[in-house]
Amino acid sequence: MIFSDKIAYSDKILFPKSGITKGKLIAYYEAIAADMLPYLKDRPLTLHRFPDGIEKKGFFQKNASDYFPDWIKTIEVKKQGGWVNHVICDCKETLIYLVGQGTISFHITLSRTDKLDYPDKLIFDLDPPNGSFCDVTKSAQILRSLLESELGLTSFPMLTGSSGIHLVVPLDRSDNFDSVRAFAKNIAHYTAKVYPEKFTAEIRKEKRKGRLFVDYLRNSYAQTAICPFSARAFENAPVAVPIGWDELQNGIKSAQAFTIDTISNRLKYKSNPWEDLFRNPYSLDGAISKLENLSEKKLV
DNA sequence: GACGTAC
DNA sequence: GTACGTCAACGCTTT
DNA sequence: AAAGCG
Ligand SMILES: [Mn+2]
Ligand SMILES: [Mn+2]
Repeated sequence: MIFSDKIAYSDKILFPKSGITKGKLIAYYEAIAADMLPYLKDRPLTLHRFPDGIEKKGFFQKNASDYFPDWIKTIEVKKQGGWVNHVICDCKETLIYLVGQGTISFHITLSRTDKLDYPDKLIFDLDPPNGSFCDVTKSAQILRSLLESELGLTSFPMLTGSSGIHLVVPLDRSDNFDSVRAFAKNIAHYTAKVYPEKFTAEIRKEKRKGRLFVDYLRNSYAQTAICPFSARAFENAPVAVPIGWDELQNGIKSAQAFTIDTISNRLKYKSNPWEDLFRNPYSLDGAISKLENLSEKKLV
């Protein structure tokens, strides 16, 4: 079934240097929809639109436009001093319609619509200072090991398609955003304390001094992270890809290792590395006290 | 990208 | 009819 | 209160 029959400007080039048109992007999302929709379907959506291509200024969009067709599902989400009417993308038709709007990237909340104050994911967003992906992989392994061995938390990595990596820890939705963020913040500062030349938790760029920023702030109400399999607004249209730890240690050399052209081949021979993501979701109770003990030991 | 308004 | 301007996020931290 | 940041 083709849903792209009413799309305006399918031949418009959105990625000038790689020559990718809106039609090509639609073909990608048509093909990836079945893999992507499970991550999109029950979360408020934020669009990153580039109707005039990636070389022109794009914009984020949270509110559904007035003119969006009425078959597109939306949800009212409370914000400071008001409400935001987010799209819920729960089917291929909606996904393709939004690409038709010039959407290149899809960003999702860390909580689901039925319990918005309680995230089902904790995300460590590792933002490298200047490319150097090798540093990111090593740092990701260090953080993984801290979470796994010291705190008993299994994490799942994703190439963001931009420059960094996300480490995702599944949660059982017993901790609210403020608790989860406080925990993530403590870990970020702990890594910066133990590896002062490698990690930083500094929000201000000028204070990072070439170190990897452990961004714990994604873990906040109504804040977002790139959706698995979303394309990104960079030449060649790289995509966000869940990966296995073995792959990260071995072959992968870039956060943009896969594009809308190469991802399909990978999916053919690689089973889902995130198969067990929600098999064992955590409450953070145990990990919080373990981290307190760990931090005390380090302080003495 | 869609829409309203000016010419 | 065409051209052009306008609009399309938000929460947390730091200063 | 405003700027920086993602
Ligand atoms: Mn990032
Ligand atoms: Mn335009």
